[in-house]
Amino acid sequence: MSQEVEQRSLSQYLEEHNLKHTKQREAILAAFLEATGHITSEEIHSRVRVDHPNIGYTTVYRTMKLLCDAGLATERHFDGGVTRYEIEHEHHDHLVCLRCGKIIEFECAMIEKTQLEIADRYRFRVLRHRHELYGHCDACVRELAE
Amino acid sequence: MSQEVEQRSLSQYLEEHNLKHTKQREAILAAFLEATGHITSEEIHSRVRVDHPNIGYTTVYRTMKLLCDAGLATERHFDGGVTRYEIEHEHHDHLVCLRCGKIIEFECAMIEKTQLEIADRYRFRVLRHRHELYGHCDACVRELAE
DNA sequence: AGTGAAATTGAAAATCACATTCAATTTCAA
DNA sequence: TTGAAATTGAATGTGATTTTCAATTTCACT
Ligand SMILES: [Mn+2]
Ligand SMILES: [Mn+2]
Ligand SMILES: [Zn+2]
Ligand SMILES: [Zn+2]
Repeated sequence: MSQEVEQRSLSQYLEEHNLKHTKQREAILAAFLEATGHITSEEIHSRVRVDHPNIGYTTVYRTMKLLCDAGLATERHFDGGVTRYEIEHEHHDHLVCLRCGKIIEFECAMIEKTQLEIADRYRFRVLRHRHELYGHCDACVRELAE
Repeated sequence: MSQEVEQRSLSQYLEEHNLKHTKQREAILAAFLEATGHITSEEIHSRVRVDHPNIGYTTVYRTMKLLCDAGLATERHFDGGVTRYEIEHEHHDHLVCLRCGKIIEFECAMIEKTQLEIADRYRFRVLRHRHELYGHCDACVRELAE
């Protein structure tokens, strides 16, 4: 596998913060990295349970928070009330399919710039933002057309 | 007061849907309209309680949902896990102050258009969207500078 | 006005995702 | 090897909202 960089990154974070290196943390990081983007705690839990049947939800929640602190994961809150995690990478926003759950990432310098100009008008200092488009993805649009 | 239009609008909705006109619904609509924008269920509840001490949370929740269905109110979900309601009006997005809670509305045809072009590239059909900028408002920026 | 079926209300209990508690277990520096 | 400190996971708590259900209210029709 190619998770060596991330595993080392976790180890480093643990050492620097006087935290301990455990089987659980290693397993949860592995399960998280194996999945591709935007996964829930529940999904991580069921994946990690395959090889480690005793790991509880609590540990998954705690570890994902730790991975976020360590800069390996990012929390996302799309409509629906469930936290999702993605591998931390460059800023971007999302298209979310309301039918199949597919999530597409996009980035647009024009929009990023324009929104800051708008904020400036109100002398508002933007710290973060969320821009999400909800609807139907290509595949779902076709299926809905029968 | 100038809530006649809305009261009549509610009455019409109730009649058309075989629902009943009650003191509670009238009082909750009044309390909601008296407040200016982006109010929580709890705030509505405490306001309506001044004149109607027996109205429960449950009825506020149910009635606000009804007002949304009737096209008089809109539900908003900003970061923080509490639903807020605003008087239904033209589409717009928000600047949310993380310090004092102030909420500023904005609209930008350029962004609206650009985001649809992005969706088009993915053949994604946008049904709705949310675009929220979180940070510090003018007043808070000044206070934070001591 | 009176009736009664259907809608509404509100207190209490349930839900749902996540956080906290705490006793038992594990890690790791010395 | 040892033990202090960190971690774990089951159980329990939390906070916003929803559901349940018996009692009350509305309103169309006498
Ligand atoms: Mn993403
Ligand atoms: Mn608004
Ligand atoms: Zn889809
Ligand atoms: Zn502010």
